[in-house]
Amino acid sequence: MSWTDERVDLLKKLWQEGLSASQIAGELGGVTRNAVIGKIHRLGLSGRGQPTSTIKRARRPRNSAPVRQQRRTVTVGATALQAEVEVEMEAEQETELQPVHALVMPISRRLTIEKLTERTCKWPIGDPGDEDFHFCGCDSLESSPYCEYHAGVAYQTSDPRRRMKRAANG
DNA sequence: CCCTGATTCGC
DNA sequence: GCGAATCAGG
Repeated sequence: MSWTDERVDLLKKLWQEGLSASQIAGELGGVTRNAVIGKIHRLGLSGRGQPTSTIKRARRPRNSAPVRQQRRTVTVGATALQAEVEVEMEAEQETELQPVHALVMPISRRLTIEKLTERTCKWPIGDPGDEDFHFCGCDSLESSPYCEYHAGVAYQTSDPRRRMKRAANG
C-alpha cells in the first residue's frame, strides 16, 4: 500500500481525532503503526497534545554493531518492593473506580477490525444494525470479553453478592 | 506483557 | 519518502 491522498487524508483525520497509531494502522489496513507514526512525523503533525516524551535520546548506530541489547530493566530498588507497589496501586484503582462516564469515548471511537480482539471490551453500545452501533473497546480483563466495568455490569444480574460489594465500595 | 509515541537510518 | 527496528516510557 502507498500513501495516496485519500489515505493520507484519513490518516490526518484519525490522528487529529486522537486515535492511536496502531488503531489508525488497523483502520487504514496494509500498514503498521510504525508506518503511521513515520508518516505522521513526515507530515509534521507529531506531538498531539503531550502523549509521552519530551526526552532526548542519544542516536545510536544501527549498521555496524549488532548493539548489545542492554535491556534496561533497571529495577532500582528491590523487586519485592516493586511488586508491592504495583499491588497497592491496583488496589487503589479498584477502590476509586466507579463512573459509567469514565467509559464514554471522548470521540467516535468505533471499533472496526484489528483492535476488537482478545483484550478489547466487546460490550455492545447502541442497537445492532444501527449505524452508530459499536463496541466499548476498552481494555478487557483477561479471560473476559469485557472491560472491568462492563464485566461488573454483566455479573450484577447473576451475582447478587457482587452487586452488594460494588454498592458498598462505590 | 501489553501498550504508547519518537527516532534513526537502510532502503 | 518509506517504515522496520529500536528506543523510552506508561
